[in-house]
Amino acid sequence: MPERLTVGVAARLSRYLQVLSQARKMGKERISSQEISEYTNINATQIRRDLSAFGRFGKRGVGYRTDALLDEIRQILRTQGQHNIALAGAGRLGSAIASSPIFAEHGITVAAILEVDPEKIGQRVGNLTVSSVDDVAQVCRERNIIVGVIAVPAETAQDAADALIGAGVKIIFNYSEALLDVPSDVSVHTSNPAVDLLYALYFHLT
Amino acid sequence: MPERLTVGVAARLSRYLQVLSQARKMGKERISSQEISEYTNINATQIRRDLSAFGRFGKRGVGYRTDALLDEIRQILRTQGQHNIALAGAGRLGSAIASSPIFAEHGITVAAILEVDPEKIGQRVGNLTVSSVDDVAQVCRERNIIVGVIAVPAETAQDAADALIGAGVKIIFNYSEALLDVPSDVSVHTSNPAVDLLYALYFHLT
DNA sequence: CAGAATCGTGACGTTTTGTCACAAGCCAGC
DNA sequence: GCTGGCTTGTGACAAAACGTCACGATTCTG
Repeated sequence: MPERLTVGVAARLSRYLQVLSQARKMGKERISSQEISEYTNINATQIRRDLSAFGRFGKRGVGYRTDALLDEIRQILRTQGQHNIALAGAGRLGSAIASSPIFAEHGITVAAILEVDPEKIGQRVGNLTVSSVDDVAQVCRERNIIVGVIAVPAETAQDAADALIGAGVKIIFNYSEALLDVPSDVSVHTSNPAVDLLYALYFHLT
Repeated sequence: MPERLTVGVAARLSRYLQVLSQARKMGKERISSQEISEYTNINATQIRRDLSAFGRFGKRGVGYRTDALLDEIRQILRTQGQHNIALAGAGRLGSAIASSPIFAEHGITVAAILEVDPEKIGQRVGNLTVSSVDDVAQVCRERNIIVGVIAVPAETAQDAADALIGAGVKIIFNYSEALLDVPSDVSVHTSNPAVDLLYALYFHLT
């Protein structure tokens, strides 16, 4: 059992996690490495090797129990508990994120929504009330929140990032087009669907 | 110059594309491999090596011209032109995608929005009118659309996928939690922010 | 013109991944 | 209970990708 996962292994395990949670939702109780391979485009032997590095989770001739494997991978990634995050932006994207079941399914709860527009503060989104910057900072500290999601336009993204960082956030998921300047102890994960699309397109065209 | 990019190289080039487009937006005219490295966490030597495999784009002692490098990478990825895509789902997430400038900035246009809810058909989202399944199929064929984005709840995701595939779509970006069954000539790219978050969390906690 | 910065690139070791092969174990059907 | 078909777990090895150091060449600044 490795001491610390390499980037590649952790990335693949996340991918398994994703497929397994989808598979469980579809009612699949068992799944084989071959099936996971088809959904992830990761070599089946590699999948078995990745998993067997942490224990014997499968049954020969049968495959893996979806539920059990999900738990095992969560344990390996040490992300079993409940996680609270803060969300900046109560616009269309922000509301979509706040009301999506996708986070709850993985034990992630949006615990605070931050917005600068005074008209939006106080409104309800999902089962949360939109807060001002000050309130968010308090909630983050109280509940020890270290993950923030930025779903505001590029113009105000840096402000949102600064506010979150001021509240103690160390990991930022940036859904804006802005390039964020952050202290070195904060990591930024920017997601850009358009670029992902161009990437996929390249492989389709060649 | 390689005949065909490997997955790793193409993935890194997309990452550069993302950072460069952000940097250009921030008014940065020039950027060094070191700076790109800080934003992407990819080794600076590797970045220079990746780029120099296709030409000498930089100036020694200076760095790269943001604009020029953007164009070069677009050319390498063969994604310079205009691309039309179809979108399934006119809810919160769908509207957010349709109105986001992020696609337009990379030459991607949402050319049709598909929705099953009869109440939503005919409504305007951004500068598009929500269409029924039949109309989308026609638009896709006319404009040769091969990319579809699914932004509907998990329950109707498979239906949306079937509709898009019926209209000729070959690449699907799935923002639902459903596991999609598709013919082998269609590729599915599922995005799951929650899993990405757990992945990032692992590296923060260790 | 000196000095600092940065690219382009060779060289080399390390790590990661892909692939084949196959024994061991499990289940279904008969 | 036995046979045949799956599927896992794992060894072995080749191939590919990556990280790193080094360093000449080039460009800008002052």
